[in-house]
This record gives sequence, structure tokens and C-alpha cells, in this order.
Amino acid sequence: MHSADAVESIQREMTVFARRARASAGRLHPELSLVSYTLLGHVEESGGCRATDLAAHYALDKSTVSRQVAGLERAGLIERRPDPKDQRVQVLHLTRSGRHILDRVTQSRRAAFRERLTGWPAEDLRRFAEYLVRYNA
Amino acid sequence: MHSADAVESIQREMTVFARRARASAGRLHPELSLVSYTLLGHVEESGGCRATDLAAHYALDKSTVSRQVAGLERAGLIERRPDPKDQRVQVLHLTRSGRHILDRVTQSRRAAFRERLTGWPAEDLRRFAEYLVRYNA
DNA sequence: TCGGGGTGGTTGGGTTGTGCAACCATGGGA
DNA sequence: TCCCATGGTTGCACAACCCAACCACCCCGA
Repeated sequence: MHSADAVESIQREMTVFARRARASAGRLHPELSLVSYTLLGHVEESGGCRATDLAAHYALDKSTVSRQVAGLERAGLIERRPDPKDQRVQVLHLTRSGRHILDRVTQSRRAAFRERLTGWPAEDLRRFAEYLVRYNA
Repeated sequence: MHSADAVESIQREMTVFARRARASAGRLHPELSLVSYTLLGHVEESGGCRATDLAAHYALDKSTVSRQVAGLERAGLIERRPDPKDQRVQVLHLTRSGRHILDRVTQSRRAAFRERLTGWPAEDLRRFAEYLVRYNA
């Protein structure tokens, strides 16, 4: 396989993956869309972040994030705390319920993934993940 | 990095990638969305296929494909030919114009990708593509 | 000190991609 | 000949987006 073909494949397969991921996420966890799940995960990992941070990291319009965040708050999964340093800012944090649901969904997603990746050598998994991170950096 | 973390990363980074791809595709080629481009590419590669084939391969609902195909036909990029073996079937083929646009967009996408992947050893590219194909298989 | 450009966030409006369900037409056996 | 399966279209609803306009607040320089 030449580099040009590899590039072609990467592009196409990523697209296929994304579509399937979204579809199956919707089926498995009606309570938490793939987008919500991703944002929720980011909020947890970051230990409190702003809507703008989410928008920048996921290349989303701030209006999109604003609405997603509103939905998550309405669902009681995150809460907004004022930033004492800057009155414009709302720092997002998971609620107890948000953490709980995130954990449940993560478990179940992980199980599905693991099944899918059964038989992959650990080394390949590691390298696959590393490629993706490097690409998106 | 342990396997569980790798799995987590793969999932997340794929999502990020997909979103960026869609956004940038829309910006670079307003005349051909990412979905259209993908389907068009598949039709060319297969050398004539049915809408149902597309739906199966991309895990899309047949109604979605039907509408996408209708759009591509309206745009003059593909044409439907009756299948002599089965009157229900419409075999999809690229038109001259479809082939032309597909080529142009492919060139430009490839250039963008290549720039992005500058500095990647060919071996890594090859392996990255292989992982993706294996995963989606 | 005050005015203005920059930044965080919300809202209104519109587009696109998608799935589900109901439907039609054709095909292929029992 | 009937009946079910299959390929495809259409109506309907919805989620995720983006852009533009807007408000509130921050901060820097004249």
C-alpha cells in the first residue's frame, strides 16, 4: 500500500467509523447521545472547564456547545459555577448524577469496544490510539 | 498506555476526527458534502452498484441513501441504469461530470491530508490505514 | 477615567443528515 | 396463484450543526 492509498483509506474508514459510532451510541444509550457523552467526558477529565474550551477542542460552534450544555444541565448531569476571576465565565462541573451516568455508559461502551477489538495485540491497540492522538493534535 | 486507555482514546479521537472532517469538507468543497463524496467514491470504485449496497456498507438507512442518490442525480453526477436481471434494481454509475468532480475533490482532499500527515513515516501511515480497515471490517 | 475592541455565552433562524414507518412494484418460491 | 421478501421512495420528526446578531463583562490605552 502506497502512502497516497493509505491516506485515502484513513479518510474513508474514519468516516465509516464515525457514522457507525453515532448510530450505535444512539441505540445503546438513548439517554446520552455520542456528542453529550463526549462533552461530558471532557468536562470530567478536565475537572471543570468552560463552554468555550469545549468548542475549541471539538471544533464546534459556540452556539452548538451552548445548546448542548443547556441540555446536559436540564438533564441534571452538569452544573455551572461562576468563576470568581471572571464574571463572564461559567465553569462546568459534573453533578453526582452526571458522574454516575457517565460511568455507566463508559463501562458499557468499553465492553462493546473490547468485544470488537478482541484478538488485537495490546501493542497494536496502543499504536492505533497513538496514531489517532498524533493525527488530531 | 494500557489497553483500556487505548480503547478509550481510539473512541474519543475518532469522534473528534469525524467532526473535523465533516466541517472542513463543507468548507473546502461546498459542491460536494462529505457524505456525497464518500458515496460517489464508492460508486466509482465498485464500478456500478445499487443503493442497497451503499446502505449496507455505510450502515445507513435506505431512505437516507435514496435521498442522497436523488441529490447526486439531480446534480448530474450519477445516473441510474436499469438492471436487466431484476426490474426493481437501479444500477448507479458516475457520469462524466461526476467522475470529473470526484477527481478534483479527491486531489484537493489528498493534498490537505498530505500536508497534515507531513513528517509521518510511510510505515506508520500504512499501519494506521491498516488498523482502521481492520477495525471497520 | 472612560470608551472601545475583545471575549464568553445565548438566541433566532435555517440547513443537512438521519431513522422509522408506511407505501409501491417486482421477484421467487411453495 | 398467493404470499412473503427485497429494492426503492416518501412523509414526518428530530438531532446536530453553523451563522449572525445580541448582551454582559473584561481590559487596555488615550
